[in-house]
Amino acid sequence: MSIAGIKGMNDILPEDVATWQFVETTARSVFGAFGFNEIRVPVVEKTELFCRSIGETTDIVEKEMYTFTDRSDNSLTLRPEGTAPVMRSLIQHKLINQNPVQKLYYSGPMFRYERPQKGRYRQFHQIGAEVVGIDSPLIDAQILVMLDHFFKQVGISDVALQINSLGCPQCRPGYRDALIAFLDQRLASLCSDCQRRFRQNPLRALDCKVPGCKEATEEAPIVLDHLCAGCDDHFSAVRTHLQNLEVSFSINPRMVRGLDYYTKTTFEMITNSLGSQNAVAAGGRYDGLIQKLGGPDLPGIGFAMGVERLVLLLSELKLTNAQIDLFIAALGTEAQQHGFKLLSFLQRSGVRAEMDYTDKSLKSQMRRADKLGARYSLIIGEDELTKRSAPLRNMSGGEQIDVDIDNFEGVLSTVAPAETL
RNA sequence: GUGGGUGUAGCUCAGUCGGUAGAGCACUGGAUUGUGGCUUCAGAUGUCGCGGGUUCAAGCCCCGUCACUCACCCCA
Repeated sequence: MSIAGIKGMNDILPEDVATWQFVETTARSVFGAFGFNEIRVPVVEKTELFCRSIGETTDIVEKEMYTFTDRSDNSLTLRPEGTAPVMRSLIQHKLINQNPVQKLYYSGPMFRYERPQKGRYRQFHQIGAEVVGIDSPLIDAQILVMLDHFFKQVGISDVALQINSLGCPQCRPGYRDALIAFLDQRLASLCSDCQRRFRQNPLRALDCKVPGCKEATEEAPIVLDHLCAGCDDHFSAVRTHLQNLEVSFSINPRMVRGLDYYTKTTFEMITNSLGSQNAVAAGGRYDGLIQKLGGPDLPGIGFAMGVERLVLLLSELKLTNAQIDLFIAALGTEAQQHGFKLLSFLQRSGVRAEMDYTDKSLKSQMRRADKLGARYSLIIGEDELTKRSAPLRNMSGGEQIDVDIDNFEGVLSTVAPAETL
């Protein structure tokens, strides 16, 4: 019995890697242009970090974390998200003292013990960005402009930006009470899930998919009507900036975020071509989080994108791995040895070169050259060895020229793509 | 954690009433002493997920189990 991988933890095979790299390099260049620097943090943290940041009563902390004790009896957890570790690092290294504005991005695997389904895995990858130290709505808008731009750069148009405001510690409790009072009146018409969580997380009822709940909450009070003056001004400034920059968005007052630390602006990039896991990027402001984690009282805002979901949206793109420059078809041991010398020289010179390491027929070697997408092929047999000259074939047109098989530099200069010279 | 669907060749899948395993693609070789793509001919390929049961006989029926997958829940 061979050993299989772990449920929900997928291999990313060579044929898919080009798409992943495309997403990653696009994110790097876009985030870089917006002034973000990469930070790399461990995938394991003390369990406490996530309990304090994400919230004790969230599903993530209650039942989805990969938590274990190490040999020293510390409780450790495989990170289920990236913001908390980045904030921990920022506090620990007092980065804010070096620069009062921190713009950071990260990329890497996250872990949640959930039942896998389309777009949802136990090990999944996020690329996220965070800004710490600025409470201006300009930054909220900048994050959204960057997100919008990233999707355009990567070529995904089947997404819609939704925004909302969750208020702050001044105005949210009042809204929460109003909502609970409202739901309490119609408890009977809510689904069992909503009944169960209605005291702990009443907001959930607002985006419940059960028709009965949708109906019952149609007239429910809306956060946006309960915002304090500060939050209201902030939210309208964000909207104005987005309009000025021609970023299209819609307001979804029923949008709920899964992590406790969000305040004020929250947002999601939604698609309808991914099945039920429709959020491809999401985030929001988290003004109290850093202080809660033992740092200074600094505002923050950020988001994370699900890389698997991005790749799924790009799957029809069918990017391929780089094609090779030259395939050397050698016939016979002696030719193979000479070919191998030339091959190694070219590879060391940075040219993508390949050959057949077994002694197959020329036909099959040419087939392989074609399959690898070689730009050129060089055919070395017995005649060529005695003449010290071999046909170099242009695989797209089919025309051939004879080249000196001892003049490695000469082969290199005709075969190398322009950019490597 | 709950529910549905699917497990047969490397891949996508067919397999009738239970009668000893098939196609396309891919692969290998030939047609072209030594030239890829297009065409054509030939060839190789199986723990029918696994374990048990019924039967003269099981890919097919029954029981169990595992894996994958979609959905609920939740979320990126």
